[in-house]
Amino acid sequence: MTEDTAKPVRKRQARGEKRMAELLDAAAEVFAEQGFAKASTNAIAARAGASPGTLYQFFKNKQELAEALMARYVERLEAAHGEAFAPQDPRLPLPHLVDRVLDPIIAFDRANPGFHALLADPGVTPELAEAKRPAQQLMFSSLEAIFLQRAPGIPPARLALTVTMTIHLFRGTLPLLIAAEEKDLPLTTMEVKRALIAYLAPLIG
Amino acid sequence: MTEDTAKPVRKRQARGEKRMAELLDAAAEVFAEQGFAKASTNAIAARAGASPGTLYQFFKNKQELAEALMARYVERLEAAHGEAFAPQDPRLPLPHLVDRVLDPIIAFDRANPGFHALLADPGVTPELAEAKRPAQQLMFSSLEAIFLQRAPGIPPARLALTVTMTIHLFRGTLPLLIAAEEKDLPLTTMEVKRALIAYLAPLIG
DNA sequence: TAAAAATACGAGCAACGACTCGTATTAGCA
DNA sequence: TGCTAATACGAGTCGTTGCTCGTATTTTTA
Repeated sequence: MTEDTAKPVRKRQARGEKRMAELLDAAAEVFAEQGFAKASTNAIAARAGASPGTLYQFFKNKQELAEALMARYVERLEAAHGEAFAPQDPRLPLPHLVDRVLDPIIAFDRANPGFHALLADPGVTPELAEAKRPAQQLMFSSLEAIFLQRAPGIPPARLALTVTMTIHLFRGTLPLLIAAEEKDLPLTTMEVKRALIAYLAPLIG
Repeated sequence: MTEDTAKPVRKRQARGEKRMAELLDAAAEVFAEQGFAKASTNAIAARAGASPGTLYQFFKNKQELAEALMARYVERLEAAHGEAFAPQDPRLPLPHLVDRVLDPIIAFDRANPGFHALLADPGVTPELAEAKRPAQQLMFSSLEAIFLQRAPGIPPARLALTVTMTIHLFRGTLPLLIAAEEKDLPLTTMEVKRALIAYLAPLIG
């Protein structure tokens, strides 16, 4: 009854790690440009300077490639937000709080257009939807903690609704933030913050 | 120098109009379920109870099918909003204005999930992007007119930014509004309106 | 009623894309 | 230095899909 099919335990070499990173970079680019469905794995491999066979040496299929990419984004997101989402002084004025949380997120999304492309892509299989969950979970619970800290008496349902709405409001403006020229960014950013502050002020102002 | 390649001038029969409508209905369903890229024209034809050949009798290719669907949505949108976007009494309280404009839009988007699916689809060719323009233009100019009426002295750049931001904020919440159960809809709707009112009050309150 | 035009069918083609597999090269390790 | 495993290649397979075309049926028109 021993499980022989357990795990082949491949030892990855440094070369392999590097190739994987190159393939993920290429995938991020092509997904951002064409969307998940239209992006071809052959094109991704070519963009990474690799052959199709090499791609499939590291990723079982196209889904897993996207999942791995998403997982890498989540890691980076956690690193980038670690401080921003850390416990704040509850008396920090709302505008300052919004600055502190939003600025790193905006910077991240502008630096990683593939992230939003993958997150927003609707033509996505259940498996990839699953892969997106950690990213969404991360944002949700981080916001939840901050809101709860500033409005301890808030009913759970109201809290959840507020968090969800905040995330969706922000996500709606993301295409603007991503597409903005560098020179227009401050104005656009300010306007997004204004909207969120106006919405949140009654609850956690 | 006569243009012989002008137009074949096919006379469409009532039967043909009906078939086109059926094909567009089917396309709306399949696009909504699978997204533009993954939806196969054969599947759309089959869903409409027609053969591939019949589909291509009425639509030159997949793009044109999507464009025709989008055009039909724009017509319906204009019909549905005609009154909502018509000139309002400038002294109408902002919450009432928001009710009047948003309620038909929300109803429309819930009744036509294919519309948002197509509008939000990122894996879309330039031609389809072109087809989306009238819909976006319609919303933009309608909102612009209303805002201008209520805040006549507003600078053009500020007006444009406000309109764009309003549209994107709302669009971000659309997935929530579309996915909401009937019983949750009033609460979600109220929250969306609260957000927009809070954002707009300083300018056109 | 007969010719013409519009509608309908569906087998099948050509292109493309995800993925495989036999083989060659490189790196770790005894 | 030899052995094993990891990495690399890319031509090729197989399924899918957008679309065509020869043909058959229904409707309009003269």
